[in-house]
Amino acid sequence: MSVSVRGGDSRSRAPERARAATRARLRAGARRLFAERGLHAVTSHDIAEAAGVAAGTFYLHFRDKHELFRELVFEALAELERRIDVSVHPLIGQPEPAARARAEVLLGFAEDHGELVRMAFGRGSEAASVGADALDHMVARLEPDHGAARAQALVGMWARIVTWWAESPGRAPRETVLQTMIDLQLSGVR
Amino acid sequence: MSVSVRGGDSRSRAPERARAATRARLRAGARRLFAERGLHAVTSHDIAEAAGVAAGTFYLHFRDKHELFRELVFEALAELERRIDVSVHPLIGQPEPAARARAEVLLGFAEDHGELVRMAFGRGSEAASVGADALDHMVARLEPDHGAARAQALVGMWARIVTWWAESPGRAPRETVLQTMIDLQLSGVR
Amino acid sequence: MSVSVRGGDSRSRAPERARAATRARLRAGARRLFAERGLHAVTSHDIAEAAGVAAGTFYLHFRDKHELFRELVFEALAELERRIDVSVHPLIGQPEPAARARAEVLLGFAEDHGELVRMAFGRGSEAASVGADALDHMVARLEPDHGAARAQALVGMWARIVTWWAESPGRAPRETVLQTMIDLQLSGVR
Amino acid sequence: MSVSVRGGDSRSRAPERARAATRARLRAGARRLFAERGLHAVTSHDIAEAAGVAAGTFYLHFRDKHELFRELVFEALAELERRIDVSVHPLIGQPEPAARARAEVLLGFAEDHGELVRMAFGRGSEAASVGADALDHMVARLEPDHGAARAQALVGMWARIVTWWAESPGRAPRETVLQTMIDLQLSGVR
DNA sequence: AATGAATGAGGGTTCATTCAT
DNA sequence: TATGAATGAACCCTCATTCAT
Repeated sequence: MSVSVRGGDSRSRAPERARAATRARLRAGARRLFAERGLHAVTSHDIAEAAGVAAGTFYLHFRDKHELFRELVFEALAELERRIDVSVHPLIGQPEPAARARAEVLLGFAEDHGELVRMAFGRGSEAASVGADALDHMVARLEPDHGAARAQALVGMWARIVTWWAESPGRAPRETVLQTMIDLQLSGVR
Repeated sequence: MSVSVRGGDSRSRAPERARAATRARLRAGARRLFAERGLHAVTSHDIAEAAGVAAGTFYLHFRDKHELFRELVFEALAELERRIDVSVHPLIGQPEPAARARAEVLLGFAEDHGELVRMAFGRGSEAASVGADALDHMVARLEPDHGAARAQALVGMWARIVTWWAESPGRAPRETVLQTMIDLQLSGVR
Repeated sequence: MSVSVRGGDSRSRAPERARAATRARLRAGARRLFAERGLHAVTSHDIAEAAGVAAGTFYLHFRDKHELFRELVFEALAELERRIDVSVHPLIGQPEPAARARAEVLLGFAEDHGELVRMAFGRGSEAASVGADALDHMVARLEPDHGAARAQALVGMWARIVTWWAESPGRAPRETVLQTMIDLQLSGVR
Repeated sequence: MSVSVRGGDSRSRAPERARAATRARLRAGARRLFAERGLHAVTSHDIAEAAGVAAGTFYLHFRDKHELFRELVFEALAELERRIDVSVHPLIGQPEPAARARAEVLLGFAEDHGELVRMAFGRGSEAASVGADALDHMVARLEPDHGAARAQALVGMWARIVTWWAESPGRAPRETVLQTMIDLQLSGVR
């Protein structure tokens, strides 16, 4: 009949929560460092230090630097796709509103997650292989509707413009950027 | 077979020529290796070995790996710009022919220098910082005519489509790719 | 299903029994792993995992990996000596039956405890220091009767042949092996 | 017609000789350290330090610690076999002289190369896998003449007695040790 | 100009061990 | 008693770079 002083299964939940917190700190530190310096210039020690844990702790949570990087990039991509599903898909059949919605989502994403965008696609990212996987993923989603060549072109354009915007929003009027994206997306479709 | 003639200025020219030959072999080896494996996965020893010289010799010709990489990338860019100057500039004032000419130059360049394109922009390139410098350079040339946003978008599109084409030409009909590039370039201009 | 009865001394015995069970599981897991991979290639985590307990639990039962290893080896040795006391000692004064009995015990031990034999003396054991302690122990028991040199020789021969037999019994007819051991043991004694 | 001031190909021979000297120093240092502490307790840094070179230099000469260890052990074995070929083989057909000659070679080898013997087979060697390969090699040479079981037994006996002798020659009269080895080798052969 | 042995900092990774819960 | 997250020392190994020849 032994009733624990603490409630329920708190004994097992506490370390679980501590683990999650450590993991979160590692992710946060990594995100900042990757965005600042690029994958190659950040060591697992740096990340551990940024998270305030010992070097070895890193490896209790991630196999290696690349796994963490990949995880962060693909999570960002997943969120981007969620936003597109929500905002763009309902507008199928209305090219102009859809194009505008898509441009809005992309720009908004860059504004909300500049750090992640710079991390994955920015200069010095040296992460081309992961960033490229992410872009390939986007291309694959567009190919059925646009064909291979056009899908490649659109994704290239978006990646570049979104990165540019994430690096220094305000270098051009927001509306101009939006309109550029919309024009390009609609071109050749009419 | 090299018999020292001792006539004219050959005394000074011979080593000079030998030096240039060594340098050329280093460049050729580096180009091949960078394209195959990316900047990060190639060591200065690898390049020296590919060129058939000793490890230390590399440093008699280049400050380091990055300098050589940068040199190769910017040379390629210079040639690309030369081709554009020759083929596109004379068509100023005729948007459609100019757009087609530009698309032709870009695709032709990818076909002639696939190795360099893959090296600078391909997946796993890890050379984003140099590749990005090269693209920034292209953006700067376009900005006066197209505005910042559109220049970014066009360059992103070209970089992506040209890399894709260099990696596997023939994945789509050449004419389709060309037409896609032309449409996007002309969009919003009318 | 464990309902605390609170009768007799069960209050103190229950945890005691649980502790012993955990310890036994750790020993069993270690024995298997050591035999498979050798001391060096097995971590304390591996052993804990094989026993189905947490990593830290290992250290509540053993000071470290080496202590556990040593314990297992010397226990095996103790059993071997028990068997020899039972089967060989009564035959003192009858060299041939004694030699045969000893060979039988050694071979039988290898058959019954192949795992332990491989663990202590097998290839890749890396445990020479513990295995050697065990063998030194056997040498010490033989020295009074056989002299140092002969004791060393006999123990070396036994260790090697027993390990070989444990690794693949049946590579030679059992009777041949027995006879070889007997001949060698009796040689020079007549 | 350029005649080098130094003779012949001295320019190419000098570094070659330096390399060989470094390699020799690494081998010598490793031999001493392995004999003292065993494979596992010696690091590549230790060996480099003992040889008076930088840590990385070790890897210019050996793939890793195990390769060096194996190289040293098998070289010793090769020399031992050379000695046996010279001293024992000519006596085929004369069991007693051959047995004595073999015992002499084994003991003499232990005396001349105590360091190597301790390294390969001594306590704490942790090198069972390499030492065992070496012993397997000896077993294979004996099997045709002696059968598997007897070959195993003889090799086990030799390894143990030779190691014991290498560790402390003089613990028993040399002649006693020799005679013990001879008796055991001849037993059952008559 | 070329060689190539050597350097040594520094990154990745493991794992025995501790300790708060 | 048991847990398991965390520690951090220590190892292995690579590679850009130097320098005596």
